[in-house]
Amino acid sequence: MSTKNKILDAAEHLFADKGFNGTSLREITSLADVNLAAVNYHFGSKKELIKAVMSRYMNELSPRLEASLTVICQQETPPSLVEVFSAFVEPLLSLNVFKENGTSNFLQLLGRGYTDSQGFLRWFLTTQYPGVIEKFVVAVQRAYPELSAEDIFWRLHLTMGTVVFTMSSSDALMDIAQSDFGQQIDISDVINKVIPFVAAGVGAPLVH
Amino acid sequence: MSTKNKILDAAEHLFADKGFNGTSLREITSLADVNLAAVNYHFGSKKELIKAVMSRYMNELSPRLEASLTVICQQETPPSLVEVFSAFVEPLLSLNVFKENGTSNFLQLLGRGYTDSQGFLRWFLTTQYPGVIEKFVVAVQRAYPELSAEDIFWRLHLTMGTVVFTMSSSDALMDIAQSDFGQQIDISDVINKVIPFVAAGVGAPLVH
DNA sequence: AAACAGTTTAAACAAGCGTTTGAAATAACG
DNA sequence: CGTTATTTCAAACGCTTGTTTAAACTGTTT
Repeated sequence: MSTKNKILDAAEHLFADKGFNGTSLREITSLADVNLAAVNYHFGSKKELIKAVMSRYMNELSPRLEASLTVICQQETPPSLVEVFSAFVEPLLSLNVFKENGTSNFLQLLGRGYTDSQGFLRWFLTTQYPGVIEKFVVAVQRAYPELSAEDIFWRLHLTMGTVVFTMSSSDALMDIAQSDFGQQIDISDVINKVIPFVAAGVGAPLVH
Repeated sequence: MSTKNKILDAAEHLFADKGFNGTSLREITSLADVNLAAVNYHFGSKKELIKAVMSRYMNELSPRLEASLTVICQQETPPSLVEVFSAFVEPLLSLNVFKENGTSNFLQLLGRGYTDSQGFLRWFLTTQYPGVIEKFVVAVQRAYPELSAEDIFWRLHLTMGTVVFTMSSSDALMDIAQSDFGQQIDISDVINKVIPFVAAGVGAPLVH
């Protein structure tokens, strides 16, 4: 395997586990078994490495996500909110084929990116992959037309918060669930617990 | 004002803004206008300072929260989930009297604690303030008896995620809402947007 | 074989971190 | 007043961080 990919794999694993700020280049290059200077040689800087790790997943995910949401939007009858959110499941789980633990890693990275370096990921997603967000908003609008643009804005951010936060601590949660309730949980179980929650949250009655 | 309190105030502000790992003691003591060594003299270490910042709020909040939840639990008729979550509002907003921007700062700190140093805040809350969590679980159980212990576990963590994540980026969200929708939003508005969302999420129908 | 671009390497760099030190300044008390 | 404690201060400590350097090595091209 190429040095570049060894670095990407090691960085992905460590970033997901300990956050961007919490992971040093020395840890990454040590795990990847390459020289310390390799990161700056191949990627230029740590920040560029972070972007590269995220891009590798987003380039895989975003066309699948757009396609899945397009199907939802083109249905004759408006979708339910559960259907809208369920449109994410198959593309997300496909990351497990693309790479071992891909789904879990990507979602954890998403959470790290949101909280670690303030605003960076929001910028990254909205500027680099606007199509996904656009299509998602349209789908939600079809499912719940009474929601104003402002309400959608807030509830989508609440959804983002729920998903991203849960996923960034999903390993710990799965461990607790395992020891307290003796149930073997995997990432797709977690997804299936999140969907009814956020669907109900977005679909909550409006108060005036 | 005492050196100790100057440090606590500065640390609180910076921690909320940039996280625990992202804030250096030099930034704190510089903003507080005290000597660098003062932190280690008065608190022993950075970790102890973090605990002190959190404790100052928790000691103010937790008795009010327990009292408010006790009222909810002792009602004749079981509460609705919205009522349960609304029990948090008054105690949380009371932090604004106790300290300027207290509510917002505390909730942001909560978010930081959850994501910054993995598991630390969970330990902090469950060991130092178990009463609040216990009473909260009982209240939810009364409101939605069909929920199993496992379901409650998951949905409370989803709730925690929603709240904590939203609050840790609430400043950015309020800015966007302001510029995109021209509405002046404050922290209590945010709270009132979160409550219906999480109440509906926790109350989502069970799938088998 | 010689020259070349691409890559890897060990070593050093400057800057920042949390923490410690020992002396100076201040406060408290007999 | 003089003598303890307590608190402040500048300076340094040892360590880690991201990044850079220049030499060594690799494989390909002339």
